[in-house]
Amino acid sequence: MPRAVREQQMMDAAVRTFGQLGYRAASMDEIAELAGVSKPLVYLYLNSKEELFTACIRREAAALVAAVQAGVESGATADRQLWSGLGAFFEHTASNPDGWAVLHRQARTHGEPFAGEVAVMRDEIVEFVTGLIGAAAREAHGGPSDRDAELLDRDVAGLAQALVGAAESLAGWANDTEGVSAKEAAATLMNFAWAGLGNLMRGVRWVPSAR
Amino acid sequence: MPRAVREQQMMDAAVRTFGQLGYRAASMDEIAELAGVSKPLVYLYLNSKEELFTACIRREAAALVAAVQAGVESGATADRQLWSGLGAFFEHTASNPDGWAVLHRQARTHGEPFAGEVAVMRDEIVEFVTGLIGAAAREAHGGPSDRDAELLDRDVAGLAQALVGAAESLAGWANDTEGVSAKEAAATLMNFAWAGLGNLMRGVRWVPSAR
Amino acid sequence: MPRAVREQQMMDAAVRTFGQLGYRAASMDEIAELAGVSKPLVYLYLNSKEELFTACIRREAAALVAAVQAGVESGATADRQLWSGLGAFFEHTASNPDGWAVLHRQARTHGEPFAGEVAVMRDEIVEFVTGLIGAAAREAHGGPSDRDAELLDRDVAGLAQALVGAAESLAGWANDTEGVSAKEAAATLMNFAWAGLGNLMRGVRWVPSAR
Amino acid sequence: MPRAVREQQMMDAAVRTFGQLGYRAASMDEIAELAGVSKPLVYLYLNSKEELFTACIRREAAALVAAVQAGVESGATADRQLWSGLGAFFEHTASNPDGWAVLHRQARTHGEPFAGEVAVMRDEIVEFVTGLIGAAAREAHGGPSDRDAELLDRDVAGLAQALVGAAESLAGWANDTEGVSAKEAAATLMNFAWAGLGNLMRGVRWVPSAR
DNA sequence: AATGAATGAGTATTCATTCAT
DNA sequence: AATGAATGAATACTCATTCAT
Repeated sequence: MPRAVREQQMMDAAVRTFGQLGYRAASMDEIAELAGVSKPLVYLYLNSKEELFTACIRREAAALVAAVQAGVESGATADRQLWSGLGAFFEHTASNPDGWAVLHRQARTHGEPFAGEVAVMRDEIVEFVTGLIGAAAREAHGGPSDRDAELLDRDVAGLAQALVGAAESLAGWANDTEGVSAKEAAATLMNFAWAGLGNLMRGVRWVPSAR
Repeated sequence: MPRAVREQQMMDAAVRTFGQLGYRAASMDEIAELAGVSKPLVYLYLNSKEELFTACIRREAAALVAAVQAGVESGATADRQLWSGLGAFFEHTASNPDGWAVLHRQARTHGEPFAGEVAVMRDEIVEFVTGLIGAAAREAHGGPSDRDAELLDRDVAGLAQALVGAAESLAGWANDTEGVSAKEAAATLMNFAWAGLGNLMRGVRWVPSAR
Repeated sequence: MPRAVREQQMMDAAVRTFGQLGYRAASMDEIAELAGVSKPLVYLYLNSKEELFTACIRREAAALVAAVQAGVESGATADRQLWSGLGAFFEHTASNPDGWAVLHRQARTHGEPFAGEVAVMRDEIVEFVTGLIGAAAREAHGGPSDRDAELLDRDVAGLAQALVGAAESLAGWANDTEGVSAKEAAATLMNFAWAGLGNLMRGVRWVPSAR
Repeated sequence: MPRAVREQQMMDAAVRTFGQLGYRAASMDEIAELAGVSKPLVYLYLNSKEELFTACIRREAAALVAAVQAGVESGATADRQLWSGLGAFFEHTASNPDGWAVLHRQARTHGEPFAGEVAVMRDEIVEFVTGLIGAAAREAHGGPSDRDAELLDRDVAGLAQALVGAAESLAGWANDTEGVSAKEAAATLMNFAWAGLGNLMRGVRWVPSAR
């Protein structure tokens, strides 16, 4: 069997094992067995547990980015692009839960070689989302006339951050709650984001009322 | 040294170690050394690694809930209560990063005894937030005149879920990002929540436009 | 509580624990708890696990010897003495299984301090039984006319040895088999011994027939 | 070195260690060192201390049964079969004291996984002996004319049980006593068994005389 | 291209034992 | 007469990794 194929088999097994058990709890024995090969072969191809995990992170990160990018309706209005991107994100993570677990949970909970690896992709996505949000903002609500761009950027970054957290939370909730589909969850999120965005653009902010 | 004191020392050490290294990577040796006691004493008082971790989760969960409840300005308007609770949440997580890491990251990435432990606390908080949001909605925007209460309830539940998820995500972001204070994070989140809530009340929703 | 009483409580607990779990598997913690005292007190009174076990062996050995001696109908015919002694042995071991386990099983399966301790008692009993058997032999079958005394002594020793093994085996069998009382088992054994003894006395022996 | 060979080496070391020190006192470290391999290899091949012990019990039980069966002179008269089987038993236990210690002493003194394992083999042997004794009885002393068959059966069962127990006890005695050969032990036992059997057949029994 | 055989370095857990009071 | 607090030393078991083929 050609090397490339074997490598993918191994990484499939590794992603599944890492995703479900975590980096430390996953054992090379288990991964090799799940991949249907002997342990030395895993080492021959992927060198060490650390490199194997890193390779998994990279592959899953690339797959997630590709899925989101492929999902975005290019040429559509910015809000529609955001919507379709969010949908693609939900779909990919839902259909590839182990990969998502590796990226979102495992890689970030274990020391430095890995967290940085994910941060790269995260920055890529945040930048992409930030671009979309920025465009959507300008398109739907006009340019930031009375607000300086820097402040807006920080808010947009905060929004992106909040969006991911909210999305993950909603995904779990939608799964566990009768009668709430992933699509509805996405719509709720979109609503949330859109309204906040609108206010942001208009310079309307909530401020603590006097006591 | 009395048992109760020693136990707290041990749990301090454990929270720090678990929070930074994760459940599996943390070793009982390390925890005992950091606590300044011998390993057998840790076992004598806390029985096993699993129970120790569970005890940490419970202590940190209780501390977080207590901090948030203490932070809420009772008697104030609902939005102000939400705001003050959020602020307390961000402040507690910022000043207690290891405890927060145990709850948010480590407990949830490792198998079932632990994830459930956190879920209990999380549900408590979600319910609390749901109450606040519901009250805020009624208070600030009037009763649900043209929308049936059931639909509103579902939206409020979704919003609460999203809000908590977003807050969790922002807590990490605020900790890691230079120049973002807990207060600012709370304000950002409040803005989004409030705007989304307002739209919700008014029946304004974002819907995918025709292609 | 006076020392002597406490010591007996501790040894009761120890015999039970050692008898059921064995020397190594029994823990001082368990023994102390079962005795209802703190561990340091056990050490204060009985010094070490080894000494505690030795003390148990001695106490149980003395009790067994005393029970058998008390059971023997002094002044009766030798066969009747043997019979009553066997009965007392069966009764004592049956009603004190943990003590018997300590002597027969545990003490002999663990290294040298202990095996020797039991050997002392065993020799005492074997000698006692040997005396009885010898007397019975002479009484019932006449002196060893045509056989030299030394050879007889060896046979008697073998018989005593076999008797103990057979007795133990029969005790277990009688306990597990419906409708076989300990007394019947003892009678069977007595028969066995008596017949063999008779032949022995008469110089009748089984020899391998030519093929 | 092929696995099968290594496994036997390990079990040799284990039988020796378990036989001399007992299940609890024997350490896997010691066994591995005695076998000339590293500890992980022992675990790789034999999984756990418990399974290793069980494997030892089974191997030694099978070896003992095989030795006895091989020793029985098939086709000979029943008494001669019994004699030769007994001789083989004493020879095997004498030349393989650690294996015998594992079976007779260690396996039975430690909890339930092990005691049952030995009981199976023991029952097999008892049944075999019962068959022989029954045959011998009929052959040498004629059918049970004046005694009902059922009563005889119970007596034969008791005798077999006692015989095996006595043999077990004598095995230890012969090993420990200068100048007692396996053959002599077998002869002694045979004498008793034969005499007891003879009396049994003839309906002669020892009964406690009136006081 | 692939594996059976093997291990050094850990990890959680337990236990007999002591000290200060 | 009695105990709460504490530990050094061991023990079963695991895992990432390599070597010879």
